[in-house]
Amino acid sequence: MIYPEKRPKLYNCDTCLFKIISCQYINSEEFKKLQDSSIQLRFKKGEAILKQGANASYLVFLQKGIVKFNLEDEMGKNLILTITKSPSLLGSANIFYEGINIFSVYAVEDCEGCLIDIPMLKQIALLNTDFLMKLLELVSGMFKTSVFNFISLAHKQVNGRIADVIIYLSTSVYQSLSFTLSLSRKELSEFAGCSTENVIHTLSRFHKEGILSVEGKKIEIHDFERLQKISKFG
Amino acid sequence: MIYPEKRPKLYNCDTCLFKIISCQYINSEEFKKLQDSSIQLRFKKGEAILKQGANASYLVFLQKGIVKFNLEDEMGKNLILTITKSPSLLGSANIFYEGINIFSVYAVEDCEGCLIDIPMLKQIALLNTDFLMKLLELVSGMFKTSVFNFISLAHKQVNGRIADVIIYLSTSVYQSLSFTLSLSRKELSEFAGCSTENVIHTLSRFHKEGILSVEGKKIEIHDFERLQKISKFG
DNA sequence: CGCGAGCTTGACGTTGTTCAACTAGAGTGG
DNA sequence: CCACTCTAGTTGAACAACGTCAAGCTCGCG
Repeated sequence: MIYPEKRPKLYNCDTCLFKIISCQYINSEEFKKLQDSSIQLRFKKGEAILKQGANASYLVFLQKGIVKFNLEDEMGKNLILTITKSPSLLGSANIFYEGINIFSVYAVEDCEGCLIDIPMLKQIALLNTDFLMKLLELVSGMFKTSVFNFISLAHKQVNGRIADVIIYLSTSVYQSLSFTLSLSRKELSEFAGCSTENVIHTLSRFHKEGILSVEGKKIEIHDFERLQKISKFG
Repeated sequence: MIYPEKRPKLYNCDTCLFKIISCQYINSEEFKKLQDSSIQLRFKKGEAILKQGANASYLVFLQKGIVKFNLEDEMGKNLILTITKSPSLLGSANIFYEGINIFSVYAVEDCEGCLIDIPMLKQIALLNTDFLMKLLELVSGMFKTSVFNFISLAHKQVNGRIADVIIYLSTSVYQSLSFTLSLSRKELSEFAGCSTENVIHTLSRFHKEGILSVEGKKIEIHDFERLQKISKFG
C-alpha cells in the first residue's frame, strides 16, 4: 500500500468524549464498529459541515470549534437557528428521519470533527435501547431550544432579541462576560431576525447606555441583569 | 359492581386508525395492552388537552376535531405553533423527552380523542423497532414543520404571514377553498405573530382586492395563486 | 497605493402596534 | 320584552419601530 496513513488521526479516539459517553451504553466492540465507519476531518471557517437538502448519511461529533445551524429559504435569505460550540453532536435531528438534512451546519471558526455513519449508528442504537434514548433526548432537546427561539422571534422586538442573542452567546457559547465574536454583524442579524444595521444600532445603543462595550468583534458585558430585563420586557 | 359501564366507549377500538397503523408494526396482543391502558375522552371547545409544564404521562390520539398547539411565554402572551385536525397523534415530541410538556394543546372545536399511556407505549415501542421508527418520524416531522413556520416569522411581513396562515388552513386543515373558521381573530393573530387589528386590516385588504371574501367566520378563497405569490414575496 | 468587504452612522419612508371609538350579537336579569 | 353588559369584531388615526438607502469609514490584502 502506497499511503498506509492516508488519513492521520487528528486525535486519539480513546480519549474522545463521544466514546466515553457512548460506552456508558454500548460495549467497546460495538463502539469499535462505529469508530471504524467514521472519518476525522478539519473544517475551515465558513465551510459547510452539513448541507441542507443533501442526503443525511452521517452525523458529526464536533471536537473543536463553533458552528451555526443555518436555514436557507426559497428567496435565498438565511436564518440562523442556533449557534453551538464543541463538544456537541451535530445533526441528530436527522438520525431518525428518512431523507434529507433539514438545515445546514457551517463552521464559524476553524473546526475539527468526526463524521459518524448514520446507518451504523442506527443499527447499534436499535440493539441498545438506553443508548437510543440518549440520542432521542438530543433530538427533543434541539426541538425544545428551537421552540424558545420561536417565542423570541414572535413576540419580542429587536432590543429584546439582540439581548437574547448576546445572553445566549455569553452563557452558552463563549461562557464568559467578555468574548471575541467569531460571527459577523450580518450573521448576528440572521440570528436575531433583523437587519444588519439594526444590530449595529442596537449594540451601539447598549454601548452608550453602559450595558456593554463593543469594540469591533470584542464584546464585554457590564450589566448582565439589565440585559436580562431587556430580554424579558423588550 | 355498581357502574359496570362507567366509561362507555365513544367508538370502537377495532376500527380505530391508530390501531390499524399500529398493527402494521406490533401484534394484536401488544395493541391490547395499549388499548387497556388508554382512556377515551371528549373535549369541549377551549378545553386543554395537554398542558404546557405538566407531566408528560400520556399522548392523545385525536379522533375528531381541530386543535391548536400553544406556547405560553413568561409575559402571558400566546403563540400558536400549529393547528392540526384529526386524525392525528398529539404530543409525540414528548414521548422520548423525560419530564414536562413543552407546549399546550387546546381544542378549538369540540374534540374526541384517546389518551395513550406513555410508559406503556414506550415499553412496547422498544420491543418493536419498526414501530419505534414510525413514532420517531412523527417527532422529526413536527420539528420540520415548526422550522418552516420559523422562516415565515423571521423573514416575511404580515401580508405574507397571513397568506401563509390562510393557505395552511385551506390546504391542511379544512381542505377546501371555502371554509368556516373555528378560530377567533385573536387566535389567527397568535398564529401569524402579529396584532389582531393587523389580521383584520389585512383580511379586509385581501377582500377588497378580490383575493378572497370574508364574512364573519366564513372565508372563501377566490385567487389561490395570488395568495401564493403574496406568501412568497410578502 | 488602491480596492473591496465589512462596519458604522444618520435620514427617511414604510410597516405594524397601540389606542380610542364604534358596531353587532349573545347572555342576563328585572 | 326591553334595557344592560360583555365579548368579538371592525375602523381609522397617531405614533413608534424597523428596514432601506446613501454615504463615509476602517482594515486587510493584492
